[in-house]
This record gives sequence, structure tokens and C-alpha cells, in this order.
Amino acid sequence: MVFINQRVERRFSIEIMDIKLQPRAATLVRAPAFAHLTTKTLQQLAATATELTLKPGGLVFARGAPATDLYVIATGHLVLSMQSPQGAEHVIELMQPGDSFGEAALLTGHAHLVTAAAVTACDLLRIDRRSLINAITHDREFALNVIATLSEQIYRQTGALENLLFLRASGRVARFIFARLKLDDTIAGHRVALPVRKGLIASHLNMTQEHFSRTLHELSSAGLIRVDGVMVDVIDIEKLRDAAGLLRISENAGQAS
Amino acid sequence: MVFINQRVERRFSIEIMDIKLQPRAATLVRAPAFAHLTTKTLQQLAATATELTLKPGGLVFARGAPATDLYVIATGHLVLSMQSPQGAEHVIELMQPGDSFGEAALLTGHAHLVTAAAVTACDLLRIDRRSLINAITHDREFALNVIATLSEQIYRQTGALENLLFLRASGRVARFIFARLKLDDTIAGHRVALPVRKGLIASHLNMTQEHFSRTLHELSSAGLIRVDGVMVDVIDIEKLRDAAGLLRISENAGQAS
DNA sequence: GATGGCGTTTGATAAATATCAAACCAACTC
DNA sequence: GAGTTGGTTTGATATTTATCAAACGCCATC
Repeated sequence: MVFINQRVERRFSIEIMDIKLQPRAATLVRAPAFAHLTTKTLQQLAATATELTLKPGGLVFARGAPATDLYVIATGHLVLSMQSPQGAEHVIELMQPGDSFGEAALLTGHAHLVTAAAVTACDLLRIDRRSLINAITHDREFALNVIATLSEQIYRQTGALENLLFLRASGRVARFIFARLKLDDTIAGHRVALPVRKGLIASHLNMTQEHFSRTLHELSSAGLIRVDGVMVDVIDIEKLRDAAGLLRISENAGQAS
Repeated sequence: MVFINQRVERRFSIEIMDIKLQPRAATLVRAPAFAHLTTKTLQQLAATATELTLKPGGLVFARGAPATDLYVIATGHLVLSMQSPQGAEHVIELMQPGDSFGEAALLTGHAHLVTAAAVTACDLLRIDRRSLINAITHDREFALNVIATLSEQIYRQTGALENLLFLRASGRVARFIFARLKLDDTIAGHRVALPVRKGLIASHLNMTQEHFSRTLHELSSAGLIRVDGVMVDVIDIEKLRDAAGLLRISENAGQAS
């Protein structure tokens, strides 16, 4: 078995590259921005990247901090959030391995608009501005790649706006579960795990924790899902799709108050 | 529902290009994406750009259409909007001379998410994908410029999210007026003109026309503004700023734990 | 000067969502 | 086990915003 391993390793290793670099490069490749990089540029970026380990609750940067780096998540979950002067926190984005963040502020030179914090233990790769700009200017393909990634982000953000503008609570929740469904096809069935505690998801969907709880219950008793702690079983995927689309669940049954 | 659009295209011959190019180049330079272009690239882009004239209500592109061009506004007002299957229309963005749009869909190769329509008579410049990609790959500075512009757009979009997430109706209206105030410093005083009819602004601020009307009235009787048709006089700018609930980007920087 | 259209305003009411308070529950610590 | 803690749920109520309907006002046109 040693020989087999050798053969396999040869295919994946890049001779000149330091062995330590491999896991880093592997992390980078998972991020869309770096997906189709030439080996040379990838190596350079992996070489200059620094690693960052966070405990749950650890802060990567806070709103208002100058942007100095781009981050790529190797392991763990983070949230990007904003908080109002009153202290209310709104989760802008839930992030997971393979995601990158910090590009926009870094490339505009502005201060961060959002706060990035770990919810679980995290390992990140950090790429500083000089390395990034260097890679962009020296690798024409990479520049186009970055442009495509940024455009994609704008496109997704615009799509996300649609959720806020057109859907009400039940629709947003349904869409959230639906989106998770496609991600988590690891668990073959129609079962998804809520990635972080419910309060954060509620905030991400722009509603209170209480309302989120009630909405989950509502979807439950309408027979679309079944909720057990952090696990959600999708029972009627078609109805869920409808709910995520634009159907309203006007069940004016009980609810006496 | 306005499909009756008058599109007038004019191509200029190479010989008279230098003369005719001036106004086009001038239009381009007003757009941030093209602001600091080398003369050569600017000339090339101006040369390949085509002109587009729209009557009020004219359609530039509809949601779902393949993205083929980037547009820069020379004169007039347009709206980017989405509509739900129920027919409700939501204005995503109000656009004015100097603004460009269509980049994200063009550069990702996706279909347009939004519909772009003229509210007043408009003159646009249109740059096709080939010319744009060509300029990006041949002018390193321009590539960085485009990256900066896209990043800026992401940054602004994120900031705009803040409005929707944290502010309620009166705050959004106050902020809208406040933002206009800085733009319209042409009219020396604290007077701004609403750029389009109120229903569109209401939609842009994610509220009904009725609610917008009431909110304007409310701000009025609270002594912050005075409304006369499309003209809004800001009476108490400090109170207006408070009502806008502007979040300040604090100075303290966070670092990794 | 009447007529009609369109955008706006006003009023009454309903729906969606937030807030406040308390109970609940599971995991962890002493 | 008893107590603590942080997250979740439930209930009662208040607030915000939407909906529906009608009136209003301004222009343009006949």
C-alpha cells in the first residue's frame, strides 16, 4: 500500500512546493476566487498566506477596522454581522468552509462595514493586500477570475435582496431550508441541520428569534417540515418550494388571541 | 408595462470619430469605472460604444434577458426594478447620469436579474462584452479599476442593506432625503427635488406609496422638513440626521484572538 | 369650462412582525 | 443532585406596515 500511496501523492504534489503548502493550496482551491488558478500563482498565494486560528466567539475584524487582508475559511463557521447603535445585531451572512470574505473592503480601501466573528472553532487563511494585488497584476487570468468572483457576489447579493423584498417570514424561512437542502445532500434524505444556533439564523433572515420559532412551528403544523432541535426534516418538498417561492401560508385556523 | 421603446442607434464613421468622440469620452469619464482611464483605452472604448436613446418608459433590458452590454448613462433617469409574480414591482435602484449598470450580469454571463427602464428621456452609451473584456485584458490599470469599481458596488450594496435591516420607514425616508441633500448641493439651500414620482421612491424604500406619503407628512409635522410637491425643504438638518439614525463607523479596530 | 387620467393623499381596517415577560429545557458546573 | 447558564419556546400585547376604498388635485385635452 505504500507504493500505491506514492503514486497517488505524486499526482497531487507539486515538486518545488514546500510540503506544508499543500493543505493551504487545497483550502484556497475550494474558494471560487481561486478555483482555476495557474499553479504558479496558486503557489505564490499559498506561500504568502498566513494561518489564523480562532476560538468560538473569536473576532477576525470589527466594523470600522481598516481592511488589510482577504480571508478564506478552511474549517469552521463564521458570521458577518452589523449592529445598530441600539445594540441590535443583524447577521448579514453565515459563512462556512470554502467561503472567502473581506474582499470588498480590502479592494476599495475602506474600513470594514461588518464584523466578522467565529461561531465555532475556525481555521482561516489570510492573504494580505500586497500579495493579492501582486497576483492580480501578474496573472491576467487571475484578474479576470477576481472580476468574475466579485461580479458573482454582486449578482448573489442582488438575488438575496429579492428575499427580503418579496418574501415574508415564512417564505424566507422556507427558502433558507430549501437552500440548505441542496447544500447538505450528504445526508441523503430530506434532512438538514441548522448550521448555527437559531437566534443567528433568525437574525440572518431579518426576524426576531421568537418569530423564527413560531414560523418554524407554523411550517411544521402545515406539514411541510418536522423540527427536532437543530435537525429539520423536509416532509413535503413541493409545498416547501411553493412556500419558498411566493405562496403565502394563510392558515387562518386557530390562533385565537 | 412599457415595451414601446424607441431605440435609436448611430454609428459614427472612423474619420469623424475624433470629433464625435469627445462627448462620448466625456460621458464615460463621469462613470467611476472609467474615471482614471489611460487615454488610449478610453478612446478605444468610446470608439466602440454605441449610443442608445430612450423615451420615458423605454426598456433597456428586462429581467431574464441575456446580458450583452454594459451601459453608462449620459442623460436622464432610469430605474432598475424587480417584480414578483404577483406583479408587485420593487425599485432596486434609481439611476442618474454618470451611473453605469449591467456589469454584474455581463461579467458573470448570467441573465439579468433586474429590469432596466427609463423614467425620463435618456441617452445611454452601450459597451459590448468583447470591448470590455478586451480593455480589461490589455490595460492592467483598467482591470484594477474595474475590480475597484465592483468592490465599491459590493460595499455600497452592503451599506444599503443596513438601511433595510435597521431602519424603519421614517428612518429610510430621512436617509433618502439626507443622501439627496449631499448630491444636490447645486441648489445651495437645504432644498432637494425628488428625482422621480413618489410611488417609485416609495418602492425603492420598500414601502407602499401610501405609507411613504404618511411618513413624509409625519416628518413634516415634526418640523424636520417641508414638502411642496416634488420639492422638499430640509428645515432641521440635525434632527433629520438623527431620524436617519446614521450609524457611525467607529474607530476602534478589532484583531484576531 | 367640462372631462378624464394619473399620481397623490386621507381614512378605516387588517395583517405582519416586534416586544416584553415568563416558562422551559438541556447541558454544564459545583 | 441542585443550581446555573444560555438558548429556545410560548403567551399576551403593542407597533409597524399593508390593504382597500374613496376623495383629491393637477394637468392635459376636447
